[in-house]
Formats: sequence, structure tokens, C-alpha cells
Amino acid sequence: MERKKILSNVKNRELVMKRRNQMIKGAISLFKEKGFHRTTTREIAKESGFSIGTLYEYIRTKEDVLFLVCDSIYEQVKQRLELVIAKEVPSVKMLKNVVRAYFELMDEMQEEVLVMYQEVKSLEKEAQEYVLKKEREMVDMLKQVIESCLPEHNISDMDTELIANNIFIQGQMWGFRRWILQKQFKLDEYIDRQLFYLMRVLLIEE
Amino acid sequence: MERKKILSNVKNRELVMKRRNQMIKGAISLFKEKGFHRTTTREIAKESGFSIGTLYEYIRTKEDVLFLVCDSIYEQVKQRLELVIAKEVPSVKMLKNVVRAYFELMDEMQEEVLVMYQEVKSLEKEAQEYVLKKEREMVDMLKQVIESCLPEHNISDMDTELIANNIFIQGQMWGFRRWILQKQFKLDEYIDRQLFYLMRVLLIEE
Amino acid sequence: MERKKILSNVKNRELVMKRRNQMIKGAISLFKEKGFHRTTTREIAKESGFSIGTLYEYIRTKEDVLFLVCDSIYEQVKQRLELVIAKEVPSVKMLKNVVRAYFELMDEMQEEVLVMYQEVKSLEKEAQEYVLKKEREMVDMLKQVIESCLPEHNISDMDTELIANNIFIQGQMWGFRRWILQKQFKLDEYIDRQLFYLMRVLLIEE
Amino acid sequence: MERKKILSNVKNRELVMKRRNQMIKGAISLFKEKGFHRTTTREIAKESGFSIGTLYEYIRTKEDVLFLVCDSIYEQVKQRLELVIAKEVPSVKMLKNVVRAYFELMDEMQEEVLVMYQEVKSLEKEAQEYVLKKEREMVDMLKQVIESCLPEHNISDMDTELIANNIFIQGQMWGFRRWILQKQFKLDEYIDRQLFYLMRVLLIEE
DNA sequence: AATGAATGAGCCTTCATTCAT
DNA sequence: TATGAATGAAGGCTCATTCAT
Repeated sequence: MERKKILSNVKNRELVMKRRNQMIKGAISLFKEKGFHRTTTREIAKESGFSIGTLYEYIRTKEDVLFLVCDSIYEQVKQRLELVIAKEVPSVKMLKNVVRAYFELMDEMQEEVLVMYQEVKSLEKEAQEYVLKKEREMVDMLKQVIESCLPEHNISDMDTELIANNIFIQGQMWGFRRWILQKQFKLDEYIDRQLFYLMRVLLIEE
Repeated sequence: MERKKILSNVKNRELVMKRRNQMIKGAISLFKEKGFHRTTTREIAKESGFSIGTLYEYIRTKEDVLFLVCDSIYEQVKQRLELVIAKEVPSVKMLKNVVRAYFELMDEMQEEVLVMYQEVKSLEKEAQEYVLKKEREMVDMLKQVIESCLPEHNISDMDTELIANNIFIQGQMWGFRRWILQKQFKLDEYIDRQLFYLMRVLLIEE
Repeated sequence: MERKKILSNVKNRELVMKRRNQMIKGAISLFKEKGFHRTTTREIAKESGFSIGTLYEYIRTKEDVLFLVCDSIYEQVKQRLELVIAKEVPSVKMLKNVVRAYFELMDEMQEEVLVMYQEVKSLEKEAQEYVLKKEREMVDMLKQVIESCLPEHNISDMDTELIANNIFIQGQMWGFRRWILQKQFKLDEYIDRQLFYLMRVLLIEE
Repeated sequence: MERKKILSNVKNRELVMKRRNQMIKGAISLFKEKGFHRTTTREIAKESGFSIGTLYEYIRTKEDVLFLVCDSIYEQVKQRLELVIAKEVPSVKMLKNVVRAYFELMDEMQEEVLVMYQEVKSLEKEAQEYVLKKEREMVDMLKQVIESCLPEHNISDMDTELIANNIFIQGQMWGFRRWILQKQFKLDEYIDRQLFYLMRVLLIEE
């Protein structure tokens, strides 16, 4: 997939990657705490360990930071999921493992995901679309896992889409509805029960 | 439930209500368009039909407007749902009608709900908690509907909680994941399929 | 002539005029001292006697101030010249009086004119054209004076244009070449000699 | 005349000259386009073909560039005029040729001259005076041409000064009042008519 | 009660200049 | 000599909030 390019004054590619990673790390920690709008570029620079001038050597606008953050979060999630998928052969067991891994990942990254959900809208059109495409990719990953793990099950494509979406947001829900859910469920319980009902939905007996 | 009080300089209660409704209406329309942070108090005042000075006679800070908006949205949703519930006697049919009504409501109010999801975090602690309580109330409504409609089904409380939450966010998902879902489903299809799988989850045959 | 409108948040027309005059006065004094680019908006606000916030209630950008200044200078010059013209009937004497008055005016306003010459280029296209039109008007005034004062002299239109332009810039030259001219001439001497040669150019004997 | 020294870290004289000429060429082209203040040192470096670090090996401040540019422009004009003067013996014809050559030169270099007029004021005192001296020299050249070409004409020194100044600015006027003049005159017409009236001023019959 | 002019803290961004390599 | 990454002071502008009328 074509990667949206954020322009930088600095030419050295490695340095750009290094500084941007510093930036992303600093920014995420600030966005978690106070959101995008309440975080100033100076704070981002400071938290990243360099001056405001340096910050602007690596981006063009504050929004670029948000985009970098969103992009990085999705990239991480995607890579982690791909890792799990690569480890097994398609089967019901694999399906359950992937969903479990996804839920665990959402638990680990709940703050990052929260940030994304609340701030994507602040991105300009083009960047927003890029991020949505990333999300689309992730739902597609789940869809393919379902299809490949249940080859004979004859679920319609639309239903697979629906179920994949449901799984996707059930994962996110764990993070951004934590005030409600995490009072009543431990992560494992949550995963177990969701998997239990997923099996029912897919007519899989155990 | 105790209502969080927003202070106003104006004493006439009716006038306060009238002006605040103007404000909420104006603000929602602006927040939908550009979000809370990008909307200025001047714009809210203008859209509401009065001056910036007057705006500040009825609230203390810009955040108060956001709170009023969030509160109003939940209140509307809750009232609408209660109306549907009041119309029928508990039964599987009622359960399906309530869920259907809730999904339709989320379709109607998708922009309002989107606003809320993205901006609640900007509220101060206390206001945030108030809004979360409202949400809690709504999940509880769904929970009670499930329980009263399926008295003999022996679903554990935690599972009911989980299922209610799932329904709750499946409704919201329709709105804030519209870019993905509304390309592939019509509202009715979406509702039908979700209800179909809900029946499976609840072991209800038709 | 259509006046280019500078937008203001403040509605009260009289107040806008009053504040803008304060602004123009303050700005001219600063521009004289350090030029447009080296003057900050904060300084303009302070010199004008109000806060930076108030400054921006009456203009949209710093450039607006420059435009206001340029516009005001031309307007003053034009009005002063019209006054002189209105006082007499066309004749060689009147021509000399107008030219003399113009030179004296340029002496009085030499700093303002200097500012204009050096900063007009900083204006955006549209504003620049507006200012150039003003200049055009002034050359036309001189042209008409020449024509009406010397009805039988049969100077071609192009030559009148040229001579009017020469007078125009000889006036400005007194101000912005002051380092050279004002070392060697007193204002009266300068005017006398320029008038002397103007008479030769126009073939008028005295 | 003593040349104002711009300090350089680099010792090799030839290299300094070479790099500075690159700089002047690059800077003039940028100043023409956007003025001194809107041009950044980075842009100057890039346009000159070297890095920002290198730029600062050959100058101390951005203003130095402006000075170098102004100095170079005057030097060019002066040299070109001297060339014309050297080619002929003093006579009315020579006077006309010099004036014509000067006007043609001003046409060729109108953008450079415009730059100078609008930016000299940004120079610091000392540099400004140096540039003004250059201008003084040029007026003196014109003065001497008039005197040597019209030995018996008995024009007072002050009048010669005045006339030389008038010629000087009529030349510049062609460039920086181009929006008005160049709509109505072709260069040749402009020169012809100015020369025609100059002859009248000097009482020379043809 | 309503108005809207005034305020100024604070934000994003730029850019001349330096300095380690 | 040449490079270009780093710096941070400073600038233009916004906007929530106040207060005199």
C-alpha cells in the first residue's frame, strides 16, 4: 500500500526515522494524557528530547505528528497480528488464537487506540482516508482468517464481513469502554466469553 | 439521577432552558461539522442566535456547552428507547423490536453519537463521569430488556452484561464506522443480520 | 473610486474609523523608524494605544495595516492638492502654485512617502493595484492642471503625460533622495529652480 | 573609494570572489522575485549552489548579502556608463548618447534597481552610507558629462546638480514606475521625448 | 438580560545563525 | 573548506473570557 509521505527538511533517511520514532513515542504519551488538541508542539518537542526547531525539521505541521502517530499504531497492530497468523496453519484453533491475540493486543495498546479513535477526525481528508484504509486492511485480515479457518462453513461474504467487524470492535471496545467493562471482567474472562459466543455464532461445537 | 448543575447568571428558569436548547441545537450542528475544538464560542453564539455576551450569561466555560450537548444526546436516546419499551410486553419479539429500534435510532443520530465519542474526553473529570453514568444506564436498559424477555434462559449476569454491551456498541459502530459498513450494508440488512446472530447467541430458534 | 474593503469584526462604523486612525498614526510612526518588516504587530498595537487582541478586531492581517497606511497617505495628498486647485482659476500662475504646493506637500510628508515607496511591494497583488490606481489619479490631477492652465499650448497628450510624471517624481525625489538634495538645496531654492526649468520646458516666458 | 569589507572565514581570495559572485547572482534573482525580507538564507544558499553552512563561511549576516548585491548593481551600472563615456569626445552628441545609454541601462536593469530602492533601507547605517556614496558618484558622472559637453553654457553648479539629478531619477523612474509609463511609452519614445525636453532645458537648438 | 468591544495568554510556525563532523 | 542538523528567539494570529454600557 502506498505510504503517505510526510515531508522533512532533513535528508538523512535513517536520522529521519530515528527522530520520528522519538516524536511518535513522545507524542503518544502526551496525547494519551491530554489529547491532541491540548498538547502543544513545544511539549511534543520537549518530550521527544529535542527543540521545537528540530521538531519542525522533520514535519511540516502539528497534524503531521498526529498522522505519524496513527500510522505507527496501525502498523504495529498489523505486524503483531501477521506474526500470530504466520505461526499456525488454518484451523478453528488458529482462529481462536488470532482472535485471542487480537484482544490481548487491544488490551496492551488500549491507550494508543483510544487516542486514535478520538483524534482521527482532526486529520485532514487525505490523511484520514489513509488511516481508514489501514483499518480496512485489518478487518480484511480478520475476514481472511475466518474464511481460511472455516473453509466448509459456507458463511456469506457479507456475514463474514459483519462478523469480522464485530470482532474488530469488540476488541477496541475493551479499551475505550474500559470504565464499564474492566470493572466487571478480567481480560481473560472477557476473551473467553467473547470466544464462547463467537463459536456459537459460527456454529462450531467444542 | 442527580443532574450535574451548570451555573447561569440568569435567574428565570424557563429562559435558561430556552436559551440552552438554542445553544445545544446550534452547537451540535457546529460540532458535527468541525468538532468541538475547532468550533469557537463566537460561532456557537452566532449559530444559537444570540451574542457572545449572552452565551456567557448561561454558561461558565466552553466545556459547559459540550457537557450540555452530551447530556442532551443521551437524554434523547434514553427517552426514545423507553418509549419503545413501554409499548410492549416482554417477549422475544419485544427484544428484537427494542434492538431494532435502538439500531434505527443510532442511524438517525449517528453524527451526534460520533461527536460524543470523539469529544467526551475533553470534558473535565466530573462531567466525564456524569456522561459515563448515562451510558451505564443505557446498557442497563438493554440488560433489563434481555433479562425480562428471556426469563427462563439462565444466562449469567456477566454474560448478559457482555451481550448488552455488544449490542450497544454494534449500534454505535453503525454510525462511527459508517465509512466501512454503510458501503456494504443497508440499514435493514445490517439490523437483520445482527439480529439473526443475536438469536444464535441467545439460542433462540425461529 | 471603489474603495478596497478591509474587514473588521467590530460593527460600529465610527469606532472602526476611530481605531483605524489610531492604528494608521501609530503604524506610520513605526514604519518610518524601522520599516514595515521590522515592525511587529504587537508594537503597532501598543503604539496605537490598544492590545494586540483589539488590533486584530479591526484588521485581518498585518498587511492590512500597510494597506491602510498607504491608502491614508494618498488620500491626504490628494485632498490637499484638490484644495489648492479649488482656490484658483486656471492660469500659468495657478500651475506654478499647484506645483509649488505639491512640492511643499512632499516636503512635509517626505517620510510617509518614503515608507510607501519602500513597502508597497509587500502588499498583495490586489492591494498593490489599488495603491497604483491612486498614484495614477494623482498624475492625472497634474495632467489636467497642465492642460487647463495652458489651453493654447498644443502639447501632445503623451508629452503632457511625460511632463506630469516628471513633476510627480521630482516632488517625491525631494523626499527620498534627501541625503543628496537637501544637502545642497533649501526647499525654496529647489522649487524655484524646478519651476524655472518647467517654464522652459513649457515654453512660457516670464 | 574605500570598499566596505565583508568578513569571510575563508582565506583564499579567489575562492571568496567566486563564491560571492554565485551568491550575488542567486540572491538578485530571488530578491527580484520576492524581495529581501521574504527571501531566506537557505534559499539564497540553494540558489547559489551551495549549502547554508557554506554561505555563512563567506558572510557574517544576511544583511551582508544585501550589501553585496547593492554594491554589485552600482558597480555594474557605473562601469557600463564609463564605457560609453570613454568612447567619445565631449559634445552635445556625446551628452545625448550618454543619457540615452543610461536610460537603456535602466531599462535592462530595472528589476535590480527596483530591488535596491526598496531594500537599501534594510541595511545598517554604515552600509547604507556606502551605497549612497555610490549613488552620489553616479550623479557626479552625469554632472561632469554635462559640464564637459557644454563648456560655454554657463549653467550654475547648483543647476547642473539639479539637472543631473533629474536625469538620474528619470532613468530610474522608467523602471520603478513601469506600471504607469510602460503602458504609454515604448522605451525609444520615452528616451526621445525626455531628450527633447532636456535640450530645451539646456537651451540647445537642433 | 443582552450586547459586543476589549483583553492577553498562548499557540503554531519560521528562520537566521551556529557548530560538530 | 564544506556540510547540514540543531537551536530557540521571535513573529503573526486566535479565541475564551470579561465587563462596561
